Amino acid sequence: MLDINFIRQNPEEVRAALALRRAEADLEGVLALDRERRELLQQTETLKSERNRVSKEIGRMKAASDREERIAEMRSVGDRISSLDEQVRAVETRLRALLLEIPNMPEPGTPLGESDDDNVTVREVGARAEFDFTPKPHWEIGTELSIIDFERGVKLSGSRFYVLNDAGARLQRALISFMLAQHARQGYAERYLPFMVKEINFEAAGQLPKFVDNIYHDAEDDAWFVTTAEVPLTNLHRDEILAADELPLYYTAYTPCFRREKVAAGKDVRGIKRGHQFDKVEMYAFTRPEQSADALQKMVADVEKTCAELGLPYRVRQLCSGDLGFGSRITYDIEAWAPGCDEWLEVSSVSNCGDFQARRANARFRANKDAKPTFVHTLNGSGLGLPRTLIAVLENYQQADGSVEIPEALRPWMPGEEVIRA
RNA sequence: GGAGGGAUGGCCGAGUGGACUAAGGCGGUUGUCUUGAAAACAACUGUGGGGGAAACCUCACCGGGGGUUCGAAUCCCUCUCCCUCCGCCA
Repeated sequence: MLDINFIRQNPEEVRAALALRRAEADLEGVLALDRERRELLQQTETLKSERNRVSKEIGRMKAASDREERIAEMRSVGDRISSLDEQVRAVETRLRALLLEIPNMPEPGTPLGESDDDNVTVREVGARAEFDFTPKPHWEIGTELSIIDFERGVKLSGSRFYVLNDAGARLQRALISFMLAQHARQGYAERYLPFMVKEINFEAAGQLPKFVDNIYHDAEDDAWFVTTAEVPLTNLHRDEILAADELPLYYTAYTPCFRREKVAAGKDVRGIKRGHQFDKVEMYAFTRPEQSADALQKMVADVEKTCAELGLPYRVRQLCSGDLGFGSRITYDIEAWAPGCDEWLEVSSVSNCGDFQARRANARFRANKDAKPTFVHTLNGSGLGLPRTLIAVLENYQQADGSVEIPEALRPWMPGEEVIRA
């Protein structure tokens, strides 16, 4: 959420930012409601002040006739207050609803563009492996090695579900353990989180109201399945005031993620690239405003380290204005090369949300003992999304005989195994 | 799912309709005293909104929401969470 004071003082800047994102939002409505709200507040508060004053006098009065007269007066004042308060409430509800629909302001210097085609490659690292055979896509590798079972996944849960068998399941679990251990060394505190959270958490993280169609939930119990660990992590410090010296706070968490993924039928259906359920290790940071730029660089570097240790060729791309996520000011995608599918796979997306999520979540810190609370900055990044990392490993480490070598970095987590064979 | 008991400031805890401007204590900050510290004493002490150049004025907040009343921490309704017990359960 943007600061209403900022919008009021810089409407043109906000309008320009919306245009960059090609986003629609009712800025005029926001400004009008803001004006209306403040006018109503002044009226109702003047009346309340009077009522408070007179009510105290009434308590001290002895003459019954005076009392009755005053009480009658205040009764009518009370009626006007009720009516004004109702108007204030209605205006605030509408104002908040509009504010929740306004995306974050892109950071100055964000490359202009409309879609992911306009994202800018910052660097490409690691040589793409040379194969003296035609590398196979992971769905063939997985099926031939019997480590991915698509048919039974569909039988259990429908399209876009699969079962991992034996070394496939162990490989995924090894990746999770490897990443969590790696992030622990990098200074992230591990959290095991609820996978179902209340609706308010999604609003605070900026996923609602915009993505309501993509979230599985049980309205009866106000239980919403996490689409990413970013949602509960954002809310870890909701409605808290942190001390300056405990920032920056770095967290990591493994969670499954559940998404409706209402993409066009036929898109990304092959293999395990885009499912309704997938695993992810997430990285997250709460920082002071002046720390967030450095934290973003650290998190990107940490993700790159993970790719490098896994021996995956990757590239880092900065998202253009039109591709930037709703709550993000600046985002770097890390894409791993998948020789079988012959494409770059987005395995991580690292974003600095500034105070956008923090304002929604009311997560603040105090610069010093006497300072007023200030919103923190929040950053999030996938410490690698699992299915895609699994794809990259399978496709990069495949051998001519159809087997898959297990990356050195994962061997401590798969003791006794070096190669996956049929 | 059922019965009962709770939720008050950073923390503990009093408060059952009008001086609550929330007692008292702890903690914290500043000051006095002291070579310094401790102790003692004194003052101060939260969050958000509106107005204002500022000083300052004002409104709201006693778990959340709604209501009764001239006036609510206090009365009513409702929800959430915690505790005790019963039932059910992978």
